[in-house]
Amino acid sequence: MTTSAIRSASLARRERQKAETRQAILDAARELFVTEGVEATTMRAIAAKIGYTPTAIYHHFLDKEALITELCLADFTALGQAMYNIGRIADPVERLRRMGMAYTEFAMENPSQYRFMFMTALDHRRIDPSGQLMKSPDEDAYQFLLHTVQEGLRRGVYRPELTDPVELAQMFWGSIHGVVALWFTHRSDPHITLNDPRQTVRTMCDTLIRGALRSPT
Amino acid sequence: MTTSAIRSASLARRERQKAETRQAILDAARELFVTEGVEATTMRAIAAKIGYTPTAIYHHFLDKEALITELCLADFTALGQAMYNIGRIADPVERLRRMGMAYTEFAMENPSQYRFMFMTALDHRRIDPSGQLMKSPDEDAYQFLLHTVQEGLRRGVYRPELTDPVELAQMFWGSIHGVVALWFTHRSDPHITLNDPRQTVRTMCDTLIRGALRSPT
DNA sequence: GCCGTTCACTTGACAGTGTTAGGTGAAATA
DNA sequence: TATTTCACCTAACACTGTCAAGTGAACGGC
Repeated sequence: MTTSAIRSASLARRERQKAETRQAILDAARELFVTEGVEATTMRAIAAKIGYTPTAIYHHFLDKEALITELCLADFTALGQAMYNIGRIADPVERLRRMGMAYTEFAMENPSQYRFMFMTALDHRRIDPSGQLMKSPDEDAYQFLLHTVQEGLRRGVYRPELTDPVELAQMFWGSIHGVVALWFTHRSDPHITLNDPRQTVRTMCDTLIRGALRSPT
Repeated sequence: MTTSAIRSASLARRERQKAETRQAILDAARELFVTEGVEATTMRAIAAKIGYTPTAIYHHFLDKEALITELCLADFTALGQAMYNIGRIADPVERLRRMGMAYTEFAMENPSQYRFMFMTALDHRRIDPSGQLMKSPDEDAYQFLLHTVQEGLRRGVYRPELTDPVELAQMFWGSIHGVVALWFTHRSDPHITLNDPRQTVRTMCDTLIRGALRSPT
């Protein structure tokens, strides 16, 4: 082994170890965020879980919000992938329906992730300071939704009053998000009875699409 | 003046004074919650605003959450009243549409109130430990929505597939809530363009109702 | 093989939070 | 006048996120 080879090898090992503890922090944080809630988990708890001192975390992440943000970003791309995997369906309306159900499924399967993805106001400049990330449809679920709606518009399947793709996407996403979010915040409210979101979202998508189509089937 | 009359008079004054500082606390808290956000306003800040010590607040409220809860309850009845004032409209479908717009207007006019009414998971047992409050439709917006939906069902205006009033109410409320909530959390997200919720909710209500009616107009 | 450097990590602290036990003093009662 | 009440304060507690100043093992150059 040449000296330069040794140097690069040891450097690489050091970086690998650093990356490992960084990942350990992320894993510990994720589990605690999910089980205890984001607000309730402290930096000290995360550190204790992996046998480090709280300050060690600050060598890998700027602060607590940066830690949250990093996990959040990973979830965004995961959701984006789940959406994109539906892309094979040719009919843009049927695809929309399937996207709605997949989105709901994701939310119900990962409630605490969903909470801090869509139910807390994050500083979006910190998630993506450059404004360059998440531009391709295979990662950005919103862009994919927009494309699907636009495809329907181009084919003229929607009623003539509905011409704005942003409005249509906002309606569709918003309505599903609302049923899911209401479930999360009010499921334990004794005054309010709510059905399983999967069922309600299905009916709502059907109703909304029927109301949006030029010629309802 | 008899001694008992004097006693009751002074007692009354003392209670009135106590009620006044209690209200002062509520007013200060409300303003700070609205301007600074609930999380960001401290007990010390509330106390300082009215010239008291933080601990004084604890003689009037159990803790910070009780303070939040009390303000929240007042807003719930305010929203309930706003909903109930629409009650004159005979057609249950048109009434539903108007309720949706009034609800959206309330949310946009009182964003921070709306936030902690519907976008944070409150401990509902603390809001109403007895489970007796907010049962009359003139105060409980949800009950009023349910009644309106049921009236439509009774008249047979909805499609035969739609038979569950809870599901129908959940669809309607959830969809509006979603558009509003998404606006609040993602309005400053550079990746996502959203229209004004008032406009989108109007279109969405029309679309949803059209899709739900047996014979669309 | 020694020596200086690097750097992942720790120690110990700071300012701030919600909250509480114990005290103070003015008003109300007797 | 003496006693009690009670709205409010003083001083502290345990906890949070965060940081300046170290420590010590692994590294690179000689």
